[in-house]
Amino acid sequence: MRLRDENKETLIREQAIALIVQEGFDGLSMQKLAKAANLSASTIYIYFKSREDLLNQVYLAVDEIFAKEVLKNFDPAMSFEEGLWQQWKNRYKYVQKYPLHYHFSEQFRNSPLIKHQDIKESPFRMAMQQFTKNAIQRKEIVDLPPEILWALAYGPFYILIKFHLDQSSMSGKPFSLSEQKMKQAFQLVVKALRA
Amino acid sequence: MRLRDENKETLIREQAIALIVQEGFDGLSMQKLAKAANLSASTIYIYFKSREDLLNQVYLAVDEIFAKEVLKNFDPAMSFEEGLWQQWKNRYKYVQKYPLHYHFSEQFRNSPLIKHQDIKESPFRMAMQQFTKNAIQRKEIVDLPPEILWALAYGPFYILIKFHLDQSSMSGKPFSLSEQKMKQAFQLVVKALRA
DNA sequence: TTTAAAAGAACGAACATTCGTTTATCTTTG
DNA sequence: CAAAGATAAACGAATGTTCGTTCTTTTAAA
Repeated sequence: MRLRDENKETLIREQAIALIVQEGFDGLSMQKLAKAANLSASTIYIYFKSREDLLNQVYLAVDEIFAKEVLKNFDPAMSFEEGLWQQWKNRYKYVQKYPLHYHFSEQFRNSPLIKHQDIKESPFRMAMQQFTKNAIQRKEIVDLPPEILWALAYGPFYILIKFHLDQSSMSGKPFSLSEQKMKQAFQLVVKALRA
Repeated sequence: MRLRDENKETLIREQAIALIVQEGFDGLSMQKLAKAANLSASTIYIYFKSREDLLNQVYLAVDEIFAKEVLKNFDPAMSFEEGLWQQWKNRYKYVQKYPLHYHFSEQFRNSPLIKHQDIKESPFRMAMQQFTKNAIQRKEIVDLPPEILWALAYGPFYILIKFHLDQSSMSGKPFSLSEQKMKQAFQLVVKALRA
């Protein structure tokens, strides 16, 4: 009996991400993917039962890595300012470390392929809920519906990330994010939310 | 000579949007589109010279409507608080009036199909630049790089829109946006940006 | 230690569809 | 009648998936 090569599954996933980021979902054909991963198209079907299954598994794997990276050096017991800053830094590092993953996620999340059902009780979500609950109880920040709090806490960050990755710019010069500029935006967010 | 039916061009565009929102870019085939618009596939090629051209024209048309809607009752000479609030309201109304357009835009913008080159000097962009410039000169708001200002001014709004459209939720109950909740978030943004 | 059966991995070829696009023909209208 | 709109039919290429077969490795009997 021949052993299943776990690396191969990862290889297929990563090549799929690369193809999708380069050419969009149209661009991901099983044959192109096979060529990119240096396999026969039929081999892919040993690891994934269909194209749709492949896409879902890719998204799941990407999301798992994200959740792990973003919880590094984070503790729900942290003060709001310290904890939120850690979140911003972790997310910034994640985007730098896995830019293809991020692009893929954004594409997938905005496509109809995503299934909105599973609001699973992930440790990640739990940690976040505890974190904001603590901050409100300690009266570090104003008491707000969680969605509004989240919008204020992360909205500006993700716009900056978009500017950064697109190299896009308001007004002439290309925009590049730095920890300093991030801090500047962060301080304003804290100012908005402070009780 | 037979006259070109302008409505047909619009019909094709709108059906394309509907198909893409439902099924993603994979789902938009010329034959499906023809069926949906009740024409022959070859007829589409009278109005658009290729699939790619069609997609670009759809995006352009969508963007034009957006720019028009979002400038309603807006004047760059307005005070920052009044003007930004008008922007939020306009964008909220736009999303409610053209939800398919919005979904399409989000998909297109996050896909590789978008061409990042044209940072054209649209009247829309000009108005926005003048608006923020005024606000800073009048010392209504803190002096910031335009990207950071933009991130603070619109980031929270778009997160709320996403929650709203996805019916998604932090914590149990589905989230639905209202002008009141929007105002609550808006006041916090103003607090952050006020000089 | 040698050998060969077992079993899953891997593959190339082929499947029926569907793809985007073109062409040749017909229809409508100025 | 002329010119442009509209179409059905057809094009080769590409799609996702399956099939029968071959390779590769493990296992255990000889």
